[in-house]
Amino acid sequence: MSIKVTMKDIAREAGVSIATVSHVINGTKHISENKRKLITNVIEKYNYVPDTRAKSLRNAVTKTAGLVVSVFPDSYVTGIVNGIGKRARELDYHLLFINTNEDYDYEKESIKLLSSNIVDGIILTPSEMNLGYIQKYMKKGLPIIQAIRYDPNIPRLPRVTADDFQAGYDATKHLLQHGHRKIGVIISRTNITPTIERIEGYKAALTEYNIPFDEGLIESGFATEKNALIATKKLLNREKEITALFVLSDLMTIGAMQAITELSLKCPDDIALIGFGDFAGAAITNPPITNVSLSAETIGRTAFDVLLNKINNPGYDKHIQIPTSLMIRKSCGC
Amino acid sequence: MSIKVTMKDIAREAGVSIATVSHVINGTKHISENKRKLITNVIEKYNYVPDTRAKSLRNAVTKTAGLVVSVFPDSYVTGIVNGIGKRARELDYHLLFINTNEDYDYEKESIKLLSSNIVDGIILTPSEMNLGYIQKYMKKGLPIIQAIRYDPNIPRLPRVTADDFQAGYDATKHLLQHGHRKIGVIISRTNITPTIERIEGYKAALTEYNIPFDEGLIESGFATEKNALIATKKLLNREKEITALFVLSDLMTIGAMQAITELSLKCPDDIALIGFGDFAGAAITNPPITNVSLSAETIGRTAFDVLLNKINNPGYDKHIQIPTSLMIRKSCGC
DNA sequence: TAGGAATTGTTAAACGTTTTACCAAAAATA
DNA sequence: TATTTTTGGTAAAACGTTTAACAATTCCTA
Repeated sequence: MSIKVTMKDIAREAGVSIATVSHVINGTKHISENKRKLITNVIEKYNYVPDTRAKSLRNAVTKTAGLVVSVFPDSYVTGIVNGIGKRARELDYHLLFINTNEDYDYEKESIKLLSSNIVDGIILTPSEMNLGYIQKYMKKGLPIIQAIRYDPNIPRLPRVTADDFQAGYDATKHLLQHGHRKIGVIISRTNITPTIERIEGYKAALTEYNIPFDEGLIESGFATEKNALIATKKLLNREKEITALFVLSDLMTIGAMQAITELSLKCPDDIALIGFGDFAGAAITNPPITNVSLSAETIGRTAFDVLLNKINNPGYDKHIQIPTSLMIRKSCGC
Repeated sequence: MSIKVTMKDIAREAGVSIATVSHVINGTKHISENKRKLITNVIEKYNYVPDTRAKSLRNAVTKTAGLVVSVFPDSYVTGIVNGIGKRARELDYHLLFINTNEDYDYEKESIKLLSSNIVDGIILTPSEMNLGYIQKYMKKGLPIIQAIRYDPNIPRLPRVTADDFQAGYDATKHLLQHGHRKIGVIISRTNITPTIERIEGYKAALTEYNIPFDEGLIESGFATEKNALIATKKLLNREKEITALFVLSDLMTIGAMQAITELSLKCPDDIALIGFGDFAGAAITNPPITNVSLSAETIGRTAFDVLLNKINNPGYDKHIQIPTSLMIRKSCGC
C-alpha cells in the first residue's frame, strides 16, 4: 500500500549499518556526532518512522492498552473513556478502543483479537455477568481488569467501579428524609452489577426506615430516553401512590422527566426525582435535576493505573470503589 | 509478559509442520481431515490465537483503521465515533482510537504513530487548519481522510462534514422569519471550518434580508457550558438590542440557556434561541430547545466508507456533505 | 613501547507469521 | 508396467526491527 522506507534504506543511504541507525533512534549506544547527524538527516529527509509491529514483535512490549467498553454511550461512559485516555497519554501509552455496544459475542471476539499480542493489557466493561470465557486468557497471563461493572463470580480479576451501593443508599435516604415512602425505581439492565448494587443500597435505606421492599416499584427499560419514558409511564400508571422516582442511569433521567410532564404531573410537587450521573444540562432542565454524581474521569484514570498495576504485578486483584456524591438541585423537592 | 503459545508450539504438539498449521487456520490449502482435526484440537486446547503483529508484518495488511479525533467530547462527536465504529465492525475492521483533545502537538505525534504501519488508513478531525505536516504522509501513500472539520488549503484530501453552510443559513433564516433582526452568535473556536461555514450561512441569510453583518454580535468561548455562560452574558450585556441567539455547539447551548436565566430574561419572549446538535435532553429543558440536528451516525458511517474508498483508490478526493435539519421546538418562539 | 581501556561500529540471530517452491506418495491413465 | 496427475505436506525465505556478542580503532598509562 504505502511506499515503505525501512531502516535498511536509511542505513544504506547513510552508509552505515542497520544497527547503528537503530542505536541512534533509540539512544541505546553512543554514536559519534558525525554519524549521528548524518543519520538523523536521512531520517528527516525520508520522514522515516520505525515499524511498530516489528519493534514490538522483537521486544515484546506494545505500549498499547486495549479498552473494550460495552455500554450504550451516555456521558458517564464518555467521561470514563476520557479519563482513561488522559492517563494513558500521561504514561505514554496508546489505546486500542473498542465499543461492543452490549453485544456479548462481539465482546468475546474483541478480547480474542486483543489477546493476539497487540496490547499489553485490557480494561473491560463486561456486557454480561458471564465472564467464564475470560479465564483462559487469564491463564495465559494476559493482564485484564474490569471497569464500571464486573462479574462477581470471577476471582482475582481487579475491579474499578463507583461505590454503587453507597450511591443507592444516599439517594434513597435523601428521599426518605423528605418524607417519601413509595419510591419508584427506573433501571436500565437488571443483570449488571451497578444496577444490582444500587438497588441493594436502596433496600438498605428502606430497611432503616422499616419499609418493606416492594418489587413492583421497579420498572426497567434499555438505556435510552425513549425506553425510560415508556417505563416511567408504565410504572406511574400502575403504582399510583408513588411520590418519588429514582432513576439509575443518565439518559434515562431525561426520559423519566419527559414522562412526568406528559402525564401532566409536576416535579417535584407530585413526583420528586433523583437521577444518576452528570449529563450535561442537568442544571437547566425544568426543574434542575438532583442527581448522584459519579466522578467519571477519576474512575477512568484509576482504571488505567489499576491496569498498570496488574501488568506489573500479576497477582494484583483489588476492587477499588470510587466515592460518589449527591448533587442537590430542585427535582428532589429541596 | 504473557505465557506465549506460538504456531511452532502448536505444530510441535500436533506433530506437523508450522506451514500446515497456518494452512489449516487460514484455509489456504487443502489439508486431510485427520490432520485438520488434530490441529484444531491442539489450537482449542491452548486457546491459541495468531500474533497479529507477525501476521500483518508478513502480509502488509492490518485490517485496522486509525481514528484521530480532536474535539471536546460532546454528544455530536460521540455519535460520529459510534457511527464509524459500527461501520468498521460491519466491514470487519478494528479501530485504533485516539482523542487528541484539541492538542495540535499530540495530533502530530499520533499521526506519526499511526503511520508506522499499524493501520491501513486514518480518519482525522484536525485540531487546527494547519495540516501542512500531513503532506509528507500523503506522499508516502498513507490513506488519510478528514471528518467533521478540514483544512481547506490541503488539496486531494477527502472530507466528510455536515452541510454547515446550509445549516447556518437555515437556522438564521428561521429566526429572521420570526422577525428577529439583531441575532447574536455564540461560537466555540473561530478558526475551524464548521464555525466559519456556519457563519457564512448566517451572513448569507442576513444578506437576503438586507441586514449588514455586524462582527460585534459574535462572541466566543471554548466548548464548555461554563465558557458559553460567560460568553453569552458578556454578549447580552454589551449588545442590548439582541433579540435572538444562535449557538453553534452542543454543550454551549446549555450554557447560553443558563445565562439567559441568570440575566432574568425569558426565552423565547426576551431572547429566542436556536442551538446546534442533538444533545440528550434538548427536548426537556425549559423551554425545549430548537436546534439544528446533525446526523452524527450517518456522518460517521460515511466517513468510514470514504476512508475505504481512499484506501482502495488513492486518487479519491471528494468532499461529502451530509444534510442537516432544523428540529423546531419552543426556544425559537414558534 | 607494550598492553589494557575506551570508543565506535558491525554481524547475525531472533521475534511469529505467510507463502512460494518443492517433494513424496498415492492414484489415475495408457 | 510405465508414465502422468493429484493429493497432502514441508523447508525456508521474507517481513522490519532490537540487541548480544564481537571487532577494530584510538587513547592512556606505566
